[in-house]
Amino acid sequence: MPIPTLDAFQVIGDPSRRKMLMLLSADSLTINSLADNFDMSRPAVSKHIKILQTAGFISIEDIGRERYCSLKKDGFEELQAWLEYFDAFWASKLKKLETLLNNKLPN
Amino acid sequence: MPIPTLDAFQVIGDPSRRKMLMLLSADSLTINSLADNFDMSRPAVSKHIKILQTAGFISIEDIGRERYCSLKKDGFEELQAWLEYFDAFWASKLKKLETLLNNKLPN
DNA sequence: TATTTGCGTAACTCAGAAGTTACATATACA
DNA sequence: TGTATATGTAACTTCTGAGTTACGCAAATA
Repeated sequence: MPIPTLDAFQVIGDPSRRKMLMLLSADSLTINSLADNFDMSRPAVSKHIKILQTAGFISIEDIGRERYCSLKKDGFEELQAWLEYFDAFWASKLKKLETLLNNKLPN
Repeated sequence: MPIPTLDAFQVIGDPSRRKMLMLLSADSLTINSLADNFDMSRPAVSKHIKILQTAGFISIEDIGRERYCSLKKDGFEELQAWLEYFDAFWASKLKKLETLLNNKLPN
């Protein structure tokens, strides 16, 4: 069976999960304190957190019966790499335009 | 009713749509020539294209009965802005670590 | 003009994802 | 030890969205 790795893009496609990441950018939070910021039930938040963890967006440290979530770089890097590919596209497009202009106006 | 603007993150959450963007990074393509690269039906591709266009990832130029798709920056910029926010997070985290280390080892 | 080609849309099916409630478990506290 | 707290999980419901087929229309072509 394939390792159940998650699609980073699909994972951040969910607005609730993005909001969770935003909240965690301000502070490390437990599942419950995270859930306070949402309308959904705590188990729903718990599931989202598991997804975010599996996809490498957060790490979790167990302290007693609490679980502290904090941001983790891995997940973000995958997105970054993808965007950088297209950055290169725009850059090369700009370069082609330059060349074109230079050839059209060789004065 | 709310303006049917699309969530850029949700839009690129779909692997097929990301593949379309990749294909368009190599060349401008018509709907049909795009569809050749996929297992799904042409109407399915057509829908994806409409979504990508609405979200600002591509622009479409009608030439006769054909529609040429090419990449458009707008959609990407929204993603970039989001990632940059978290870039700042990592940067500030690094800075805090530096400060911490400097205080702990003030020799 | 008749036919083919390139495409959009409507109506439908279906799977998956996100939510729920109910329950189980482990830790902290009285 | 008994209770409250923090959490995970299973089972279920519901809804969205991605796919399909069938159809219509405009442009190209014979």
